Amino acid sequence: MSTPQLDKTYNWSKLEERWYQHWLDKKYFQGKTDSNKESYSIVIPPPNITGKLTMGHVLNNTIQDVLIRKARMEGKNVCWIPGTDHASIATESKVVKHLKDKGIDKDSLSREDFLKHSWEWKEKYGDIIINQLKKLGCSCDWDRQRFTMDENYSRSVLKAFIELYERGLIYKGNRLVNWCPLSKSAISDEEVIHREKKGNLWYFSYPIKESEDFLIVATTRPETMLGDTAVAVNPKDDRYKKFIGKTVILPLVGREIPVIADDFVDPDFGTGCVKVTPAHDPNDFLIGERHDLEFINIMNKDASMNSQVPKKYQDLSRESARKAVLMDMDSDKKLHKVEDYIHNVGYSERGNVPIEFYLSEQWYLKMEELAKPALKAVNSGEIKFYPDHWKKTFNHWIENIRDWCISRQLWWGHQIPVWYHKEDINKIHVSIDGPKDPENWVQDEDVLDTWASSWLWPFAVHDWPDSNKSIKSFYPTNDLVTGPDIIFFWVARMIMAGNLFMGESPFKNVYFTSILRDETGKKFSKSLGNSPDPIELFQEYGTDAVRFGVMMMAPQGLDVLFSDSRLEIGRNFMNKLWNASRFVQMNTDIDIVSKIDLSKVELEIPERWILNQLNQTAIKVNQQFERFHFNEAAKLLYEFTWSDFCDWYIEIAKTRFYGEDPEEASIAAAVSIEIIKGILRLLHPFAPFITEELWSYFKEDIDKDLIVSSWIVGDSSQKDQDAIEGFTILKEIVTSVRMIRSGMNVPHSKQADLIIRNVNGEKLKIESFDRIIKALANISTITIGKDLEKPEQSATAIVKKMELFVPLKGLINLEQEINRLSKRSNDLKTYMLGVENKLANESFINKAPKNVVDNEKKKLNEMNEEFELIKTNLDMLK
RNA sequence: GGGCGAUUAGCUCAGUUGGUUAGAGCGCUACGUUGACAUCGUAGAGGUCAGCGGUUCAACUCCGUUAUCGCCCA
Repeated sequence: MSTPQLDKTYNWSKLEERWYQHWLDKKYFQGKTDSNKESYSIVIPPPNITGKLTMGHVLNNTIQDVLIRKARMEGKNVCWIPGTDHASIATESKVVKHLKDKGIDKDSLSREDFLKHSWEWKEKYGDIIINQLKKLGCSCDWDRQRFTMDENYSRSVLKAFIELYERGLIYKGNRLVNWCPLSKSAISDEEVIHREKKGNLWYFSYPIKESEDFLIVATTRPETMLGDTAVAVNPKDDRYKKFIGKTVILPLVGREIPVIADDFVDPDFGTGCVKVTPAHDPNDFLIGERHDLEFINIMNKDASMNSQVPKKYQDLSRESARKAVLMDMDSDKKLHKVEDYIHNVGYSERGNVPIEFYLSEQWYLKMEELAKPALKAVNSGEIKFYPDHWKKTFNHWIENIRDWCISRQLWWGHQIPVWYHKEDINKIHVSIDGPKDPENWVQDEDVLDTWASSWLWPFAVHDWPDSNKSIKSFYPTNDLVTGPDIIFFWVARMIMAGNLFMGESPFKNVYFTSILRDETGKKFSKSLGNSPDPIELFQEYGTDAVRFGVMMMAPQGLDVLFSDSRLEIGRNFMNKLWNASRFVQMNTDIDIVSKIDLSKVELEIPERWILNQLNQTAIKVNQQFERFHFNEAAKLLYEFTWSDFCDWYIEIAKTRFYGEDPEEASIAAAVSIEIIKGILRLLHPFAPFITEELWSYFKEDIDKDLIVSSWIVGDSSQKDQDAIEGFTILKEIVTSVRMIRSGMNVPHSKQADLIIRNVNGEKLKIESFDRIIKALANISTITIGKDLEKPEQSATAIVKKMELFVPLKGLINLEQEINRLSKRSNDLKTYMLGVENKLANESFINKAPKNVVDNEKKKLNEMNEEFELIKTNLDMLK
């Protein structure tokens, strides 16, 4: 044990960096590939290189670090693999903006030059979040840090593409995609966010050719009328039957388009007559295919109007085009009416602008076959979700799975490894390294969706498809900790990739974290600016306090309303732990205490009790870890440390430290140290820095650093019932006297006497508590006996058949005493009535388990005894 | 429209397979600097566990339903 005294207050800023560096120097974070110990591994959900640490990251990564540190202390061969994600769209738009600020236009750059700038940007900013994770204390194996565009990782991504292509699972299709006009790229269904928006329903009249008749169509997107190629009605709709097969002259454009009949049309929506724009609406696209309509794409990549529309609308943005179309329709008297209308508009998640449905040629991955093993893995219990209910969401998505559009019209990312022959357009080449005669080929311009690389993360971090020790040691991983918002994007797809490429699911347990919101319930987001900066919070409260506070307030499966003030719980707790340790250290003579072997000493009840509580706490903490209830585990440690240890045991230890018996004092110090070391062990995963620091003061020379010392599992065969019962009596006596003192306004400075009547078999026990009761309840003399008289003017309390009297000459308030005893007596009467009714019920006696019935009887007995004693005392007062 | 989740003290929330006299932190009230901690201590007030119905000997806990709020999917 080190000799220096602990500082008076806990000063985290000095310790955190020092210990982190120490752990790094000792290489404690490294996973070993030549170990014969059981492996435990986690892969980090790789944050975007554009990212900065948010409270969400703090929650997520603290949980992972807790799991990892616990597993390390359990003696497992631990590996937490960190890394970052190239985040195609997010990064590319950041770089584009960055260049624009410098006066460089992306379009003026070649692909190579743009990528050069992007890599520079990545080198400069890409590791910000990684360094922040180190501040948080994450014990990742940093030597294994990966980036999804590392050379080896990229080979894995391309290899996967080629394998899928060769298995016939990848195809190229000309379809409507979700198009982000801002990034000018396709995006997947999952990247579209639907928002309810107030809009309008405009009614247009379309004239029938060579007739005075017209049809009224309703639309929410007037500008798309420029691309209409039909008008459709329901074949059963009598109102319109006569128009089927006629021709309509499309206003403003003059195109002649047919009136067709299709079951899809809902006669009750709008006028029951709809315009059909096959190149810009998914439903219309299907109608177009069924009726062999013309597909006219009227937009450029940025959603402005292209040359397919009349000249006056060309190059207008979709918003301007809408205004122009409406104005012209109105002046043509073809704008029939306008209604308010609330509808769902799809927004691009990254670009935050309304998406377009856009006809283009994209690469797709067939999902149906891939989905089956994933569905099985989750529903057979091979993979468990925490909380379990996410399984339903998962199942629903996977049972309705659609093919995945994996190409993106971007430069930053993995360029699709497909080459087209310059001469023969039907010849294509697919390989990692490209054709041997590159001059005759052109590579596909597009890159892969980011998720098409990160879905390989659990094995691509080990340079798959290389077979190496690393992959054998750490695949599959054990647990995955991530947010439920990426259950489809990432979790489901990783399960598919794992089963497909590795023949084995990538993890066993998936823990879905809470979503953090601010005090008003709003989700933390960059755009709202309501997310606090964790680094500032670390400085203000201490990193351990933030970690502990966050873990304490994050229940399983629920959203969390976060506020800084809630971190005070963590800060105060760390301070409490620090000071309790400091106090014990102050009262420890290490030369004497270190010679004590607690297993060979006969301990008294308080010592036995606190040791028993530690064991029970350890058992319960482990149980909560089993269930992934981190908040419960944290709460158990908080309560044990604060209530059991500080409020009770340390107060008792003071009577030992300041008593006459030096051996007793040494034993109390030895027990206190034993308890503190237990707390430090169990708390280390939550609060690594302060626990390692305190450990360094209390550890013996043979002890290792806390981070690699042994975890406490608890021994469920050990339960010191006698100590629990004895201590309960002590606690109740002390509490009862305090209650009397407080109720009667006895000044703190004034000591009282205590008379205990009818002690029965507890006499010896209570005598052994003599000094403790005196100290904790501020009592000067205690008299114990069977036939003692109740002193004049004394207050009464009942503890287990025993009558406690506190003489209060001059201080007793008779009325208050009567009120106090009456209240208790009334409460007891109510409780007893409930129990009596239960016991009078024959079916309860017959059907309830025996121990439940016995327990009720026992309860009634005890309450009855207390009730009688209170009644006697009450009668004497009246 | 379909699905999921929530509703427990003034506030924020805990509450393992149904059996407790329903808990914590903050806030509030009273007292307190008693040889670590005021980032503290002692005591106290405060709840028909959203409503209704059902299952059961027994429901905060299980089932149904209604209401309110939130999320996901279409």
